[in-house]
Amino acid sequence: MERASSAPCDEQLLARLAGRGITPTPQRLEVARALFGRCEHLSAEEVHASVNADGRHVSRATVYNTLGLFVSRGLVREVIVDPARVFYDPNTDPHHHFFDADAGRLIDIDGDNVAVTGLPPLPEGTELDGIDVIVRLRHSR
Amino acid sequence: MERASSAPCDEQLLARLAGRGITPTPQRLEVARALFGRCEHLSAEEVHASVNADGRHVSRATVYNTLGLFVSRGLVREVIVDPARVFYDPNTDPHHHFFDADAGRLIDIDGDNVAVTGLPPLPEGTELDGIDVIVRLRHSR
DNA sequence: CTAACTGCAAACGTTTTGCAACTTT
DNA sequence: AAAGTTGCAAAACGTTTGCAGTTAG
Repeated sequence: MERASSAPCDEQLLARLAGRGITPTPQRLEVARALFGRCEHLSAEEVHASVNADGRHVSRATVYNTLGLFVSRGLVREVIVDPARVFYDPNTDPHHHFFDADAGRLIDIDGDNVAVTGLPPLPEGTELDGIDVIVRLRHSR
Repeated sequence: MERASSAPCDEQLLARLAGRGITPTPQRLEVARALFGRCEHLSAEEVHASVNADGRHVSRATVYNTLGLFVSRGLVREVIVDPARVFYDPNTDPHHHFFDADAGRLIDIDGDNVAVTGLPPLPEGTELDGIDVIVRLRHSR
């Protein structure tokens, strides 16, 4: 089953890596496929499992290295909502998240309409790295 | 606003625990002292270290159990900004945080003036548990 | 040749768990 | 005795690291 949006072809992924100056390797393509090939937020362990599910194999260390590389190059975004796992979000547009802790589920909130107002000035010697808004949910009875 | 804020006496702590239906034990008082006796965000390990610094001893398991108990009773708040550690915040008023990842430092932002607007409706079957705004900082230049 | 990349396994730090001992009633 | 609490040590979990081997330029 191939749909351009949910399963980008390798050329698109290659272009994406190239655009960030990332040397493409088979392993990195696998990781990129796992992240961009579905519309989900994946934890590092889930990426590792996903990459190794279809008969191929990429080591844990390489998955973690690759995810770190992708984050440092702005290809994906790290979302920290649960101490037990970091999620990697292929959506790098400004946006926020619903987090359903009961289900361990993270849902994007489009950033266009969301505004945070009334923030105080930043502490001395620091600059803004980003604003995460996490709307924590619980299941209603 | 009464001022014994930086070193509340045991009676205040006892009242605080009682108010949440928490049976006071010497260990729980120690943990409460560590959290409310200073104006800092502490990680579980820091609480453990703090409690064990002044000659007394509370086991790791008890510290973790106690922190979990305090969170579940709303006595302190869990702030998750770093996968490597959960911070415990004695300030349970609505507020947000600056997070300086380089320094591992968390700073409260008073919630009174901060507003988040433009959020979409919550997903079916869920209700709001809270909104965390995390302003991530990096050191300039 | 050199630099970059990968994989394995061991190490790491935080948190959780199993279980026996101790308190409190 | 029953319920609740504690401490120790071990385990579990996600993540990082050391290093040898491989690949690419």
